[in-house]
Amino acid sequence: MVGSCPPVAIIALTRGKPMLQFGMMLKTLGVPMTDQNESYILDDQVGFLLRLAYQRHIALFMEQMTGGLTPPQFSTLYRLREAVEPISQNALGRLVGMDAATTKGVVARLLSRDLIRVEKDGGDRRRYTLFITDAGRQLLDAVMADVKGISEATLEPLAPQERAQFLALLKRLI
Amino acid sequence: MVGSCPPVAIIALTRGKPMLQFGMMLKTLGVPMTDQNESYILDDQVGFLLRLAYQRHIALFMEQMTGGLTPPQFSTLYRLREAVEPISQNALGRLVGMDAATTKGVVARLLSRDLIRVEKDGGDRRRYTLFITDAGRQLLDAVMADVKGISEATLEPLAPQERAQFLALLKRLI
DNA sequence: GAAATATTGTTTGTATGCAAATGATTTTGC
DNA sequence: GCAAAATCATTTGCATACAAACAATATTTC
Repeated sequence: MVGSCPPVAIIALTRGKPMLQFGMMLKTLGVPMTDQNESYILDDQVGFLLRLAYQRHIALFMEQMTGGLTPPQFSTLYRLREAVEPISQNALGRLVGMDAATTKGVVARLLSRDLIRVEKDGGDRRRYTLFITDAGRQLLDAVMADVKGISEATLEPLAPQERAQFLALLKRLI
Repeated sequence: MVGSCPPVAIIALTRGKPMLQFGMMLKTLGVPMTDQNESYILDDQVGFLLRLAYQRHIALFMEQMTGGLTPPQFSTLYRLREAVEPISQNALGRLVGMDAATTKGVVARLLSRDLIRVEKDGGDRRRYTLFITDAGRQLLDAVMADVKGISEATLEPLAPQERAQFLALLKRLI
């Protein structure tokens, strides 16, 4: 099942803004007012919408991903295969937009499934260099169709031209 | 400090796609190929971008929010004040796009700060009806300027017209 | 070359977020 | 009216995610 809390239909449900009438009244009466309760509609705020959109994407991802990978796990594995030169754990995490603490957990789970492996760096004794395994490559190959479908499904409500437009704008917000 | 992992500058860093050349070679040679490794650029995928954009928003939120509220906590408190009729914990959570388990924690933290209070529902003995307290209303009033600035800051890279465009598209992805 | 600084990886604590299971209660279907 | 289904709230387990602190090692600065 997708989820127990469909945000879409419910969001527009309780849009009543009881404070607004009060605000108008104050304004009409010439009473000093902060004006801060007006013109703030939660359903129109970027952060609120980004959270819901990302949640929907994750739901689609977990539905359609057959390889048992989460979005960060897939991104990490994919980035590791892309890497031309040996890469450390922290550096890989940064390429995926994760901090060191988060990366630690993601890498541990990929390691436990033997999708990646570690080697001690000879030059820098702090570093563990990461490598993707054959099993990791095979899993990636196997799920590429899934992840393409997931991107498709996430953008499905938009027309092709709108998708490109949306992605272009979204990139600039990062 | 904003965060220890600036995704922006780093993302475009390791774009090398070693597999592509191999794919091209196979194609040229007429070897059957799955074509699944081609044309997938992680930095162009909605889910990847949504995650990073939401992370950036959260960083801005925690920087500029003076009231010690997280995004879900603010949304929950704001929605509770909006509510015209008495509302149960689960119902409030759904209005904010949170499942019951998540809502439990958020509500607990708002309760511990006395920003909301509970009453046992007389009619339905399973329900706890939630109410915002005076302290909760005061805090909301106090942070409205913050959250408006946060929305502004999140959309700052876009021109005014682009912001409206982006929000319209984003809404359709929920 | 020694001191200051930075980086790598780890750990702990806190906060979402979902799945799945549970018990209590209410509503629905017949 | 009664069994089945749904709902409310809770709990447990797992997976991001960030802040802050830490030890070990490298690099920079002078």
